[in-house]
Amino acid sequence: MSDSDDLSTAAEPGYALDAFDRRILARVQSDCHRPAESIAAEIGLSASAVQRRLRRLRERGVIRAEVALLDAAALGVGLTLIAGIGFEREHYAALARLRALLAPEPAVQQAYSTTGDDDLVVILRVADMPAYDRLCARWMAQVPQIGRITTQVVIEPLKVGLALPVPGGD
Amino acid sequence: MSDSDDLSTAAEPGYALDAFDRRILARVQSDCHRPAESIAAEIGLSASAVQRRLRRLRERGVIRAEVALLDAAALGVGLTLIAGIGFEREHYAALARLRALLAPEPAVQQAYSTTGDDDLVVILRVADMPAYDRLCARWMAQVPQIGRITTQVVIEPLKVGLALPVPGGD
DNA sequence: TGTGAAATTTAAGATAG
DNA sequence: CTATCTTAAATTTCACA
Repeated sequence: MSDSDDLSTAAEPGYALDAFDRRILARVQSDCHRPAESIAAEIGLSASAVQRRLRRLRERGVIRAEVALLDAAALGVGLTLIAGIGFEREHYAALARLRALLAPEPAVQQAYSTTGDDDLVVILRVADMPAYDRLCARWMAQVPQIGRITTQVVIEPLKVGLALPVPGGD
Repeated sequence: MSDSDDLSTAAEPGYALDAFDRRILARVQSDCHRPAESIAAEIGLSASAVQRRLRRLRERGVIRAEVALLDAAALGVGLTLIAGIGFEREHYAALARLRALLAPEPAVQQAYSTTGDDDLVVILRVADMPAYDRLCARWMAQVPQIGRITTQVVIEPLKVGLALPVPGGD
């Protein structure tokens, strides 16, 4: 129940978004509590049309979830870290094991499997460095084939969000 | 209006969250449309008490925003990239200029100022590589002091979310 | 904090352009 | 597909004890 955001729910293709959909999406992705009528007035549609579209967008999975964004400092997880993880070629199979380990971890905000220097890039939020140390120690213990973990400490999060660019959303 | 998530709104300290607050937060951060009564029943509180707490949490900035998470593929921004940006020591002042440039960029999902190999780590979503090329070209043109941009292409987003770990939230 | 009433919002259906 | 209107249900807001 803790983590809603694996990407298992992908929107079905085949249905294109029209300009109205995009304008609705641009609005709910910055505030999903706005009444349909308020959106309707802004984009020139009736409230029921907006509700109909919202329902369909949710059903199709275009809207994946509606969530509250919390203040990290208030929750005592003020430390953000970016970890680049690399595997040696001969242990590449162990990557799958680590992936399975990372996703359920509450401290893990995001995890990306990448090309380039790292095999995995992980963004995490913890209370302090000792907490991060404990995490790394656990991972290394459970997946000893990890080649290296390169950690960057975040000085300041300049922008933190998941709002996607919506082409005709203005 | 496009980007709600710079961190300008920090929750005021001085008010501690109690166990009820944390249990409420843990729930709304995975679904902010849940009726207060449903949450209330789960944590053993009345619906209006939950509403009152939600309002206070919003006012204090503990709840920073309530937003819809959209499907990247449906919006045609299926390509995720992680860019590490570095400056030479003598051009370090130009970093502030680039920071100001990055935040308003719709393609920029997150930007972190970091210690370590990179001065800046940026996660972005674009339609395709040419789109990314254009972005980089613009940045390099507007801030020529950029030393290097090391790009990692995301093969697969394993976990994408902003749900923070909530200590007593179960 | 809880209870209960009022106001708002959502949801669903029916009709028509 | 849309707008409008109607009805019902669900939810939030606000008074008060």
